[in-house]
Amino acid sequence: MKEELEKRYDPASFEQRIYATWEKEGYFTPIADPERPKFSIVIPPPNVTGRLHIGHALVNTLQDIIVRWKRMSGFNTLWLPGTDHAGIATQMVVEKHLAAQGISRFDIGREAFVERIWEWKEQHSTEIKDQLTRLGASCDWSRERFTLDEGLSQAVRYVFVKLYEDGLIYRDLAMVNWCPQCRTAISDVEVEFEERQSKLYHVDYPVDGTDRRLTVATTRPETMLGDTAVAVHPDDERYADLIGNSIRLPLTDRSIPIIGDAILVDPEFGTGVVKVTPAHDKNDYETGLRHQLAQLQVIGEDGRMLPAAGEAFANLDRFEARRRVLAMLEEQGLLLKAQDYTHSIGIHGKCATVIEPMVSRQWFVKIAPLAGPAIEAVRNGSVQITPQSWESTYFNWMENIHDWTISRQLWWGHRIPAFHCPNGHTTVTMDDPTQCPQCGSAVTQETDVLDTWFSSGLWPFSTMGWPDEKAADYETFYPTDTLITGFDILFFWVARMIMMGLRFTGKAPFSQVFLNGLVRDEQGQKMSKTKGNVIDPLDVVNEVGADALRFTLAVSASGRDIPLGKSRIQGYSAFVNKIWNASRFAMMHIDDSLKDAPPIERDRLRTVERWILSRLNAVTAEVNKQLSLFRFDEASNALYQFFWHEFCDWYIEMAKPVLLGRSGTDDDRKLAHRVLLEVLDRSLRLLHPFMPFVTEEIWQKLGGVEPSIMIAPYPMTEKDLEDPDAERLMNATKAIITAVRNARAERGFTPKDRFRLHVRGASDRDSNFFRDYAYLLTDLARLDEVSTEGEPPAEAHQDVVEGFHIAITFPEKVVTQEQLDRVRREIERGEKELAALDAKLANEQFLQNAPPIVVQTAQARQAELRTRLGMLQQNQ
RNA sequence: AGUCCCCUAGCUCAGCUGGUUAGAGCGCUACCUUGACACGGUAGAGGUCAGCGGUUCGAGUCCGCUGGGGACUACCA
Repeated sequence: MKEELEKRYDPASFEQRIYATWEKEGYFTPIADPERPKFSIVIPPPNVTGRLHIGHALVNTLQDIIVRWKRMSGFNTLWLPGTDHAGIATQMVVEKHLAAQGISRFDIGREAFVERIWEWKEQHSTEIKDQLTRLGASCDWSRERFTLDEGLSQAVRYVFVKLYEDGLIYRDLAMVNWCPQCRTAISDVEVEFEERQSKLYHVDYPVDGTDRRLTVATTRPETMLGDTAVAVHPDDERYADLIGNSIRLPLTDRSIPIIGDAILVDPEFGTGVVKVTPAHDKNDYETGLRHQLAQLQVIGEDGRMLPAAGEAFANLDRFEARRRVLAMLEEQGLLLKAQDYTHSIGIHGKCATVIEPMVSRQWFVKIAPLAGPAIEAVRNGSVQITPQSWESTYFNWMENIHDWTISRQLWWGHRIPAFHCPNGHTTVTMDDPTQCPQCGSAVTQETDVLDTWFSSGLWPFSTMGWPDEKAADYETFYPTDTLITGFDILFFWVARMIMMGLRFTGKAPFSQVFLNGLVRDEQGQKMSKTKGNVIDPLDVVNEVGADALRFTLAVSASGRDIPLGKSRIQGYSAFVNKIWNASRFAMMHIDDSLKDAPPIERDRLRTVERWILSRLNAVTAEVNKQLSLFRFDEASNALYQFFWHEFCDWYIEMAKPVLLGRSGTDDDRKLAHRVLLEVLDRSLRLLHPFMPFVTEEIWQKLGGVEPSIMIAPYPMTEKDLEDPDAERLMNATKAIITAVRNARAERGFTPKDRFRLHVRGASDRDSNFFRDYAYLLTDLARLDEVSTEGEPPAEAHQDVVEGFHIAITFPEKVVTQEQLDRVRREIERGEKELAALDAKLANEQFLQNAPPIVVQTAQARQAELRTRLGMLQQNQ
């Protein structure tokens, strides 16, 4: 039956208890029901590197909102959780951890090191689950996956073998992005570009057999030790005659050719002479191929100079070598100048080390055959990206995509299933070969592992039992419906999933993608530890509860970046508090539980009740619509406005006289109780996806048929509840009350002072409304009498609002200068508006072209304004 | 360099396919401890919608240009 709520809203007292109940009851697990349509979504697997940050809180809150909404809306709903092994990132974290104990991974060896990472992983995936739990994420934990799980690893191997057999995976010697810190190759998307202040050095190279010199311009003088040519533009008059000659490379004993190359050289830039280092620069590498130049590697995998760089430089760090080279050039008078130069350089996003382009034997995915269908899928709408503006970014990238470097020289990850024999044969099969199938000799497995994103690219189907196409989850839940993730992994992850999904399952892995923005601080700054403006989601949950955090994130999420500050969170935690208190009030008057409540008899309802139900119906429509558009901000804001400013501020206040027995009959009271219960019930259900805990805590006390609000049906619109006439009358009521309060405050009266009000509507019916519902006005506008008959007293303050003439009789005419000024300003504003309206309505073009409703509105406004201005002047 | 986004109240933002008196939250001012809530209530101040030009009967909304800010991609000897 009826239960009381605690006086104080204290989220900590119930949130964790409620989550445990949900999980225990199995509400997160989809119920196999062929009658229900399915809805599925996979979590963007967080890295097992550490704690979740506010961005995770955002993306998972948004997913949970959609998931809870769909589940309540009758879908057989799966939200599949899990974590990503995050190759480099995790390996780095654990290495750092070990380094603190003075251990390097090489000390303990690959096997022991990987074992350490597994320990780390166990610990952190538990922590991640705990954090998601605190947020209220309704993930089906019975299906939790990890990218290195047995099943997922099988999928990875299957895909690798298949792509290899299809000729889409190949191994080759090529220019790659090398990170000397992590000592591994990385893919193009992992390289971030940073603008840096640098120098453009002009260095003289003496031409052999003459006393001429060519001046090259370079930002990386240390790579000159690996130069194997100097290039000029073939049409450049200054140097064309030198093509074919050779040059003495300073600091070395080598002579290198002068070549003409129109692709590499822009005669306008620098000196028009380019040094060519095919082993350490992407463009030089290609130039080298065009001219069959030697590739002389002078920088090693650790970023130190190799013996080939010469005795003076061997073993120096590349930046140290740069200083040494410059000093020696200076000594020899070959360094002409060093001009300031700002350019962007490639940085490894994970460790901030400057990338060293290097020629290396690596594994690649031939991407064009995969990209084509993925472009088409977005173009033809089988995958929709929201906000839509990201589509052009997607196309732009996909159309210019390069082959994907997938091998990593790491220990943590899926080891590449390729086996080599001493005779140079490579075997790639589903099962490990015991000997080389071609020559019978012993084989050893490739030591490299795969790029983390190779396995995450399969996530929507590898988590569901694929490649077994008969796996129950795969059959039921694949393809998934919605993907919610940050825009920062559009290329890393989203694009790869689309490519892999289409290639291997023949279907796009999801039909809708919502890309959320970055969470920033309230000044719009990126959150970072160094700036100290980081908000830890768990701190917020501990302080104000998960519901307030979730609602704040939702109401801020329009698809753009989100400025999140303490004050904003505080503001919305006030809303949760408001819900709590309004519910407490309602529950003091509700006498039936939801289960026992009789159906509402529509035709016995008073206008006020019909009005609030009509508004509730409108907000129900709005929330459902906005959620389907991923407008979390609009959906949550509509609920906020309705619950606080319509339900609490107006409906509850209007119901009080009846509820408290000051007005109306017992029947009226019973109906008000019933409607209060109805509105509260539906509001809580509408709010549940946004604030699951507080709505559950309150709803439990309302005694519903279902054991939990999270499996109760989500409200849908009902045509019967629409009532435009009730809305019109209540709008007028609200406007009249506001007008009276306004006049009261203007004249400096306090709420204790009471006046007489005369109201007259445009029709008898309207006037009679206030004869029947005078108590609404007397209570809320604090009046002692409301009359609807006869004429208003001449000395009364008169106004016209929403088509009703009102006249307030104040006990005495206290008029301040301030008030006079205000009225004068109001009249001036009105006159201006009226003049504009008059002009508009006198315009034949307007009358002809504007839709009739616009003209009518303008005419009505004109009429009301005229009357009103007259009254305001008379009030003076 | 290319693509995209943004510039609306002191701050952070909403304003959908052009049409009422341009809205919200926070902040600010005044009043109110009214039997759910001071994390409350009531009233109020505050905007030449970045600037210029165009289309239109009508532009915060569409188009162009300028200025300012941001994101991404590519290149940069």
